[in-house]
Amino acid sequence: MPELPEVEIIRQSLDKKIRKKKVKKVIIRNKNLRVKIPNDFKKFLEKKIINKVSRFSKYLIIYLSNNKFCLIHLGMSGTIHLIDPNNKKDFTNLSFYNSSFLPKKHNHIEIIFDKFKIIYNDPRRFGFFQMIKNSDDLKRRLMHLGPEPFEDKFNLKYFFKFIKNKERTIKDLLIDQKFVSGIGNIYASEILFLSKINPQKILKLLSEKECSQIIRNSKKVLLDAIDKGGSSIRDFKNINGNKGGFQDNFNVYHREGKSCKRMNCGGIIIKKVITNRSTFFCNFCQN
DNA sequence: AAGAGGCCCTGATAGC
DNA sequence: TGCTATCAGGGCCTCT
Repeated sequence: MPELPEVEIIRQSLDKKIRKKKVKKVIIRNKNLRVKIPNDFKKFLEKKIINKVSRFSKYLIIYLSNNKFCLIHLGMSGTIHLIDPNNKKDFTNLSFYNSSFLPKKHNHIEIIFDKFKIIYNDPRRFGFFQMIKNSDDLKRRLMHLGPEPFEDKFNLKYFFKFIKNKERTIKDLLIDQKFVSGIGNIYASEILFLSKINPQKILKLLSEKECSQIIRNSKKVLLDAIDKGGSSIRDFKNINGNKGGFQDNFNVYHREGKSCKRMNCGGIIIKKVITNRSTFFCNFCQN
């Protein structure tokens, strides 16, 4: 499910809910995730107070009161559910569902607080929960990731270093987390549409102007998506109050065969597999 | 050494 | 209706 905007939406609501709260109990229902949940994970979290819920790229970082961290990645299908019998009003975004909508299968972890609990569900098991023992380890763990699009470091000079003499396509580079982190398959297509660049364009052929466009639109698309509460493609049917999904704003993603939304363009949206991922673009204004 | 491709896993949907 | 094939928002590993 989640690219940077979706993870940020989850972070915001999770932080609001569990900050300064004490973990009462942890139940491991199924330890098989991308990284197997270690035996001492229960002990790692129990009795600790959550200082805050932070995020880098698509990773959630839970700061614990003992200066350790819990690093969470949702993979493709990880979701976090709030079960709070006393407060139905909290079920207002992507990550939180009324308890009656909680899937019966694939619950992996339950984290129980005093008055509510959260459940991690992940059918495809590409997500993970990891214990990080100090900030140096955290830094090391995330070291391989490039800057987020919002950072000053993500500028023209940085961009040029990655495209010089390179034969890869721009689409492939945009979803490469070592280059820039947080952009996934949906937003890569959307960013290139706004930039009027064909996703198959070879890196070494990109002009300075085109690179600037991509830098600017990377920020724009992700910020707009956060503003709209993220995107949910395969819309989970029974989410309360999940309006304003960014999926309604998609210009190209999942719009194969439809007409281009750009004023007076007249082009048709094409779907093409680029390095094993579906990519969408206009056959007219993105050439 | 860059870049393509496969693999981890389950479920929803498309197509016959 | 019921089967099978394909595809899914991520990331990592291997092979050439």
